[in-house]
Amino acid sequence: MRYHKIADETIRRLPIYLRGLLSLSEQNQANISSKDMADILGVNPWQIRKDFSYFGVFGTAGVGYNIKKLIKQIKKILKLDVVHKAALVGAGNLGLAILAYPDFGIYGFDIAAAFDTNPKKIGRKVKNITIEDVSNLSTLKKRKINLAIIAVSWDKAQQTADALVKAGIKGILNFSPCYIRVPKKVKVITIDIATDLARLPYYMPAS
Amino acid sequence: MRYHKIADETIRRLPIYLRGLLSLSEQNQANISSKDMADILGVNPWQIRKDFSYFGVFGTAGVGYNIKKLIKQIKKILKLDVVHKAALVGAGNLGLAILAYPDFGIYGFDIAAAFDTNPKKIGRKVKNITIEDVSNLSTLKKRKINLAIIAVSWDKAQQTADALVKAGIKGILNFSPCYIRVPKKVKVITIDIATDLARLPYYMPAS
DNA sequence: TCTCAATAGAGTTCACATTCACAAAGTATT
DNA sequence: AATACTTTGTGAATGTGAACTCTATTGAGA
Repeated sequence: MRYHKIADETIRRLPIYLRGLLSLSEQNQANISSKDMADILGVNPWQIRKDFSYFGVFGTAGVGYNIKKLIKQIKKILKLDVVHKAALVGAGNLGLAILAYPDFGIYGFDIAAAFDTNPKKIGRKVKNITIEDVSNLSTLKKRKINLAIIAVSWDKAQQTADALVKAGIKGILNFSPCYIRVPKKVKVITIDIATDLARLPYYMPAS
Repeated sequence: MRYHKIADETIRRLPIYLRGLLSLSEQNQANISSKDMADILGVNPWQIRKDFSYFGVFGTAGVGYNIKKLIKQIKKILKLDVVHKAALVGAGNLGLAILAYPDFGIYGFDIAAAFDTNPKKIGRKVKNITIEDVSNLSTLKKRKINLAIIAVSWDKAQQTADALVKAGIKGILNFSPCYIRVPKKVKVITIDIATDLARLPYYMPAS
């Protein structure tokens, strides 16, 4: 019996809506209709309305939705109304690219620490972050960091995750191409770039 | 009335299965049961069997599935039984990380060209690939490249896609955080790292 | 004030996906 | 050969999400 639970697929779409809304807000637009928003984001208007109806946002017929109000509402649901500090583990090619990625900020994320095992990298400073030895992971709890990004090679992913869980991390974004075992209370989202690419040929017309 | 079409969700899982199977194959294992495979990949055994049943792979009761046969079958369905040449557009942080990413090869992808607009980067050689000016995109058709990875900033993503479509590209893996308009015959898969991270706090227990 | 166009929100139906349960088919053991 | 065990394949039940329709509400303009 679920009471106020929002569908997972809706939750998956909310950050996309949020990104579009933030962009419109910067352009000082006040309202938007589900139809216009659908055009911008490439989805269906009724999908948007249905998603919003889950959490009782009321738009105005004939006008649309108030953008500022909507942003506030979505942020609250996604728990993005507070700043989340995140730790990056693995400062290789991918790790450094993530560190330089500009878009985490708009959702209220702050990558506050970075770790690696390579002595040559430890101590280096990238974007105001000093790369630390992974043995320092245990300090995360004290530093109020409860979110981590794993960008290490697949053979070290599980042990990294174990260390993170021990350090009190509650959510992991995993870029390693493997399944990671964690306690139920910890949420893992895995992004496997290669598997997404591997789906493409199936959908491509025969050349 | 669909005859042999495989469910999209199944297609999404096939590359994951394939990765696990390739790994097992390297260890010279001959057979595997759906249960053991489920343990490794973190999914349900009946899900695996159901997925396989769609394309009529027959395992052996009491033994499991023949790994080599299964690999061949999955590769064929995903059209990964031939090498696909891919082009990378955008040699920034993310682009270079993708270029260095080792796992595309196992699925039979070959990143055969890289492009950028920055004169300082053009001509540089990375991993045997010489970075070219984007004006060269039009040569892709001649070079038999029909697959591209977009890793440019969001404000140049649409124009990049337009150029790629004009150059005969049939499939695009898009890392830019925006919706891209393309003709129906072209397939786009978008990976938006930040939106995935943005889902995490919702699922994390209150600290 | 009345009418009309635009648009939200709720309800319905349909399509797809997951889960489950079990018979059938194979292997191993005694 | 008989029995116990393992594992597949699949039909049915259940759950979930998408697509579409319809009605009510609002704003604007005659």
